[in-house]
Amino acid sequence: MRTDTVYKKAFNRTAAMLRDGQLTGELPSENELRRRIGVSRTTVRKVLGELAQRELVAERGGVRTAGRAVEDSDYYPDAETTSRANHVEQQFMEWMLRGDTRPGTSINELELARQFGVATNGIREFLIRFSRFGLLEKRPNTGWLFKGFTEDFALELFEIRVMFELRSAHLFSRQPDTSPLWDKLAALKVAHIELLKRIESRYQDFSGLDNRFHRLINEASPNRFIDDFYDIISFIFHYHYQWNKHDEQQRNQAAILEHLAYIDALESRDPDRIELACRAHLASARSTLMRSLIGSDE
Amino acid sequence: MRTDTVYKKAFNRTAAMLRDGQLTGELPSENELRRRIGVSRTTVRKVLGELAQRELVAERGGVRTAGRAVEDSDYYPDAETTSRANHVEQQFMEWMLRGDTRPGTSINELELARQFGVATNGIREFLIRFSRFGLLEKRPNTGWLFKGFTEDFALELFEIRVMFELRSAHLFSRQPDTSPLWDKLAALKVAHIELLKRIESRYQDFSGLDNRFHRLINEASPNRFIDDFYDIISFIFHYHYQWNKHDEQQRNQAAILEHLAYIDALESRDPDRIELACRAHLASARSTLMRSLIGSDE
DNA sequence: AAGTTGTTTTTTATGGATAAAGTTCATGCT
DNA sequence: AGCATGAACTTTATCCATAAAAAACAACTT
Repeated sequence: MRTDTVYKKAFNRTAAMLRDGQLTGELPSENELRRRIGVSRTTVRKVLGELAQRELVAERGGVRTAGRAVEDSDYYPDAETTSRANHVEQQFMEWMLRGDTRPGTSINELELARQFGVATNGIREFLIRFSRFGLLEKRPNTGWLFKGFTEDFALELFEIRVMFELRSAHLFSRQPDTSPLWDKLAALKVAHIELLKRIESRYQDFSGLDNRFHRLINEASPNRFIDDFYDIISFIFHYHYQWNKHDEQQRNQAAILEHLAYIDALESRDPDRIELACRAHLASARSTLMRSLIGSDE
Repeated sequence: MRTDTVYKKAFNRTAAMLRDGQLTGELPSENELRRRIGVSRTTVRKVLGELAQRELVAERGGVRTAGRAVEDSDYYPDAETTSRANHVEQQFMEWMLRGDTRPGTSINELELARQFGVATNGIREFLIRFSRFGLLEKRPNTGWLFKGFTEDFALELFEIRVMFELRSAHLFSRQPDTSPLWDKLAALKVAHIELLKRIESRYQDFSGLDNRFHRLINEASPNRFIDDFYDIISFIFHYHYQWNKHDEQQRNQAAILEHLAYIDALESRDPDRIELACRAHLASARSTLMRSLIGSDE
């Protein structure tokens, strides 16, 4: 059966809005809520129905108002708000990055399905999607070959990344002065400086900033293949660092400084400076990844 | 039910071997056949069973020999030798490239499933696989957005292609003189010259040559992401030109000449010459594609 | 006419079943 | 021991069923 995670997540969001006082007095129309929550009206109605049932909203003569106060126990547990597909993704990444899965291992859909508690269909869909990341290969009628999260992988990944980033950075710097992206860049610079001040407590915010920064650079000259490639990078980094916290604060601090140098270089519009700063940053990102690869290899 | 296309294709191949006299006297062991046909022994046994049934091979005391002559009617029809997944691919590409599918159209799994006569699952798997080609986008719980085989697509595709090819060409040219790839390049050069001589009748052979040539250039400095990207190119071109035969001979002849210039440039190891020849060739490939895009757009 | 809510229809996400194909185990033969 | 064949077992490819979610339709209200 299809999971009702969409509904549960929508319910939780709506409950949170009630609690935070974002829904005061008469509730907005179903359509308005639909827009705010980003879900179909069908689901909104289901949410409203349940909220009324639990007296979290009161219905009188077709008018809905907030009801009793929302309690912690009203929320659905987080685990019930992620779709099966998401679960598979997380479990697979954990299996891959944490387990002692060696390069060359062959992957068995049925076994993973049993292990993750889902139907084989879901596993297969995930593997097909994941295969564009260059870590898997399908052998028809036979199964999947796990190629390994290896040093080679990291080298090849970064070779492309450098090419793409240099290209995008140069195109960025050649934008007209009137481009709104310059303002965005300035805003990001401020955000970096702010984060640097509070680095001790907030160093984990860096990852979001990193993403925004690199995507901004691509925005000046969009290319779907480059965007797709950056998806791979984000994905890999997201999971890899989720289980690799070693030296995180220090790493992030260094990266912020590199970003700032890179931003200054962009603002100077000097091609040589840009290339230098860009290469320096990526080289350091690469060696961080490589180090952790080797480290986790013992 | 799973199709038995693997068996039928194996049967046809074995029958062809019998007919061509590649299997003379006592037949090889099941394992040996397995190796030659590239299929499991289970399937080989099924093939042998059917061959015996039809008296195409004779079994006497555990020894198998060729039986009566193979006739045309013994083969399974071609249509029965492609898997469902392949069918879906072909039908989808036809639907996309031939039909009047406009950019921005949304794709409906169920409708395609009905139209192609397969289960929705097969459609979905295809779409997931295909989405890495940059022509589709999945919107969860909703469907797929067809972004269109547009001019933008071609431009973005070629921007990357140029970056990758220049990089690979330069690395190719910097290989040691002792690398076996130089010999392969020389062989390809000969093949080009040969083809040029018979261009009137054999111009359709160019596509295979083109593929071999560009893959050879990547071989000197393998990178899985570049290889994957080249898969996209091959795929797109394969289908696109399958339905776009306009001026084919002339186009191919021009491309052969460009390849020859490009090969000479590589052999000269002169970076500037290489860059020039490479760019010239890709520019012409791009404008061919663009022209046909606009042409098919009436 | 435009926006509401109620209802019906369609489509997606997910599990399950099964024949075909692949793999492993068992037995026998040089 | 090493290779053949036979048989049993496992996994993949494929279809089908169904609840959840989305979309379309309908009726009502201001």
